[in-house]
Amino acid sequence: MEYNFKEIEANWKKYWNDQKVYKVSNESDKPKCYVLDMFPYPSGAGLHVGHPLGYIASDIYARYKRLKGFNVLHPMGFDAFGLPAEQYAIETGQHPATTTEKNIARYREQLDNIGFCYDWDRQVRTSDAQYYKWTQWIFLQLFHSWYDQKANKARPLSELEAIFGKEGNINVPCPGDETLCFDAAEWNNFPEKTKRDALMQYRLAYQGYAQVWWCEALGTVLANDEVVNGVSERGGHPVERKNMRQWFLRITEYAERLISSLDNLEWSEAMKEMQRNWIGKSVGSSITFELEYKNSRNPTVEISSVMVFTTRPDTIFGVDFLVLAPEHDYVGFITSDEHLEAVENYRGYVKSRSERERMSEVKQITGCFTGAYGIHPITKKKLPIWISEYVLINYGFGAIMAVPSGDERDHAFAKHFNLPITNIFGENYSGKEAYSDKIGTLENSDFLTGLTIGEANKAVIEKIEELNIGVPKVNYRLRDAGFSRQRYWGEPFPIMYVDDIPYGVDEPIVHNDRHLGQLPVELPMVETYQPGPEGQGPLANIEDWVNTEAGQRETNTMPGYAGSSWYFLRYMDPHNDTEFASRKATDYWNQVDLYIGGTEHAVGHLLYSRMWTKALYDLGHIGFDEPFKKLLNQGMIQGSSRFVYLFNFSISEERFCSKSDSDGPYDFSIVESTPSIFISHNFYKKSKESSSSDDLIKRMLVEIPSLQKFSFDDFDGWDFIPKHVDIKFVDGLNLNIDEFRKSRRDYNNAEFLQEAGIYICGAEVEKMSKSKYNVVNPDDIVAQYGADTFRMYEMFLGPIDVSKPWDTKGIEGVHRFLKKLWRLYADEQKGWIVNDEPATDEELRLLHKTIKKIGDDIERFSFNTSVSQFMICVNELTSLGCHKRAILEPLVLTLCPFAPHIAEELWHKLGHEQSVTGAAFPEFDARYTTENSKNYPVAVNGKTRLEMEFALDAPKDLIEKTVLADESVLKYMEGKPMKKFIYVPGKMINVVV
RNA sequence: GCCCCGAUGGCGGAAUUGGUAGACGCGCCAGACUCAAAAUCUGGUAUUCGCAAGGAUGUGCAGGUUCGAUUCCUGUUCGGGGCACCA
Repeated sequence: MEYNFKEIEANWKKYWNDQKVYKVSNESDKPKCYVLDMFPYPSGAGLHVGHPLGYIASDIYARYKRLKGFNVLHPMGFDAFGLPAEQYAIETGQHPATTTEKNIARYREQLDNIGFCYDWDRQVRTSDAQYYKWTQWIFLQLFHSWYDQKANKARPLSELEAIFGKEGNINVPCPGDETLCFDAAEWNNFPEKTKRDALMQYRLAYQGYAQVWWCEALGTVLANDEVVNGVSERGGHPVERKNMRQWFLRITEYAERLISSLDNLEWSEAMKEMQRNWIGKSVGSSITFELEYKNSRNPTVEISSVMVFTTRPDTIFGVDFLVLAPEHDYVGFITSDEHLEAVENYRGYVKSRSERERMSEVKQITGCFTGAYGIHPITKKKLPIWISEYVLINYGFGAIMAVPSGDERDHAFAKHFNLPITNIFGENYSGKEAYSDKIGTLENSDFLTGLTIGEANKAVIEKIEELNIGVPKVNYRLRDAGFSRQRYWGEPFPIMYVDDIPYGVDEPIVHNDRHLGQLPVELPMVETYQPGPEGQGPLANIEDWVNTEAGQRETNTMPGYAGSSWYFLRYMDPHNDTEFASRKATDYWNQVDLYIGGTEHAVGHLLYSRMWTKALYDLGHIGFDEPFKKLLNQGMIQGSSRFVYLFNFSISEERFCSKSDSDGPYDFSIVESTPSIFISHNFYKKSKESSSSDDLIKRMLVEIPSLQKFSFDDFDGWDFIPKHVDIKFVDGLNLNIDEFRKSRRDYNNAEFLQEAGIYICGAEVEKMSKSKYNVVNPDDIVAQYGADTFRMYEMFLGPIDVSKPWDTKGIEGVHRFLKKLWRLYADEQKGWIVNDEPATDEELRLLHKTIKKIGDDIERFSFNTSVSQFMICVNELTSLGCHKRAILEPLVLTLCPFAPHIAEELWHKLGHEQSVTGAAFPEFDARYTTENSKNYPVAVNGKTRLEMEFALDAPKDLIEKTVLADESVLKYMEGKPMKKFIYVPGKMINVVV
């Protein structure tokens, strides 16, 4: 009776499937546990062994929790909308729905192969109309909402309209346009269009304008990373900035909540830190500077002051000039006549520069004086106003007060343009570089002189408020999220334009006797995926779809993160066609207890789904405002690449041409027909190490038959080129020369300089990718060793959250372990050998220690050490010759989360009718996990010298007496008197002399 | 430049609270079985001195705290990740 994993795994997979063992109910008395994987985008390449790492970890956790008596939701689905499918469609003409379907089928097959306990009945796909119906619905909730800063939550827009009707927007500052101001009477008299425009400035999903990269030659809009060095990545065509109407999510309204509620999440510090950095909170204050300017333009417009944001209000007396962003609205008004031309030129220059250029040329200092002045609010000093690209229009107010003695960039700017520098830091400021540390006292600073920077900050903020020239202000780096894509393969917006006003299709508007529509707004079929006119998406080409009786449809589609921002909610109630999920279901399953995925989603997906969750919570649709309570990041599994070293040479011109040579000149065809020659890794290493080994290599190369036509003296030069070799031709480091020769025509006759009859390849750890020929497909591993071995080996590689290289060789060890485990239950000749003899104390100790450790390890996600413990346990049971049911039955249950197939097989062989997946995880008995004596390490002066056995409850003085009486201890004490006797119960003993 | 994380044998890694560093596995070496190979099994395997017993050194590097440091502190080097004119 051998361990036939193929048969075992096929049988139980079918059984689990037929019996619907993994079906999860929303009705249960058990406590719930929600274990989620980041769902994959089904790419054409399929899964490699790196992908399932997190899935295996979550599967183990889910299975363990189920055995521990929880009702566990552990679903899987597909993030099925996205650019690669569309790109593929453009290239091949196949509809993305078709290729996506195909890819999903392949993913499903690969996932099933590994034996996950997903409830596939709950599968979601973001591209299903029944799914994106609710993505659209949530979008409309955001569209119909605004953020009440006083209540600190989202509220329905209808409530805002009621406020406007009563008191205008006096008490509700407009997040989209701070200058927007109207009273109740004005509001009530506004025409529909004006009202809708005003409301748009408040909506959580709103329309605005944004610059996109427009490529005339490709006729399309490009993403930032598709533009390289100012030209399109594909084709190298010129690109330009184009202002387009786009949808946005007002995520900035949630900045404070997104940053503060991070504290309560069990995420890695690194991940939280990334989100904090992204949100970029900085605390400071706004300060207003009166303006003094003169010019002959715009006599009707009166601008009297400009507002700046600073995190260092304490440096107010060090201000030497003001700088506005070149795009700042005021620039056109305040610039004096004589500086107008220079300013316009400078603004033109800035406009021409791409963001990439501005970023890569940070050190270059540019700017232009406007001829206008700001008045220092306290000293009343006149401060010149400059414009410069180092001030960003999107941050703060797009204007700063420059303190060259305290800020590096201001300092560099002042030096470059020869502006005076006021020193407010005394000796701390060297004159050479700015003093930006926040320790020390201020000087030359009026009423702040002598105060520390901390004290000054408080004092100056009070003063600023008293003088009414500024208020404390918090700024965030976070910007509103662009939510439009000019693409086909995404969710259509549930938006209809009537007289160019966008309405949600759920609004009770009737136009031409027709309602605007209903959800879902289905993605129409298209013939071609080419972009529409004017940078619009492909949908703009379908005229009958866009132009309806009721109005014009929006032709943008939603970005990839739309569907993934809420999918964890849909799993809770996936077939509901009246709600995105019932309140009962979301209340029951609540937050995701464990979420596993890669770090690459740190700021995209994870930030957006947090915002959506908070919005849905605010609007009363769900009962929690954070989606993922605990987050675990899986590390990457890197590929282990193999290299061969190709001999490369060139023949000198003379040899080709010389006719006088006795052998005659080389015929070019001889060179051409010379087969590829590869040298083994150690020769390559030697050739790299020193040129003195060249002779040695030469001597060996001349042995190669096809090189005997040449003389080394004829070579202009020669070297070796490392080339990736497909790992399927390599066993460990040994190249399978026959297979390698067959792989490519020009290698058919290749010759090899081998070491002791073997060609050794070079090795390097790199990212796993097709182009590096180092991809390992889980299907191959499962076919060779079985899913259980594969699952345990992935876990055995190391901690789940760190990156580590894949090494197919190592899997043998885990496979051997499972075979060894099997032999505890069944013998090749004798068959089933489990007996009912009572277990010994030693065996019970081992079992209970194992049960305890496995449980503890799973709870702290240390799966690699669990696998070690199983190995230790099986090794010891084997040497004890233990085949006892009392030990082996609980062991099966313990193993079940890791290796479910073999566990199920053994469980049934042990006589059970029901699936092991529904059994109970064994409880460990503390009687067997606590020892009553300990083999203490005994150290002299901290150096461990020997071991002595004592009972755990032995009194200290007895131990001291025994230790000091020991001959070898005395020897190590070298006759010196004892200074101190250290005894840590259960740990160690140390004698200090 | 700033922020975060890491560094332990030939390799992946273990040491959970400051208490016997190197568990477990791979690889390698030797042996058993075999005509042979594979598979399997047994033993060895941090470095170094030594025939051995035994000794010395050792967790990137330099210090510190402590009876005792892979673990805590300071500095530093290297590697990985994130952000980057953010006022």
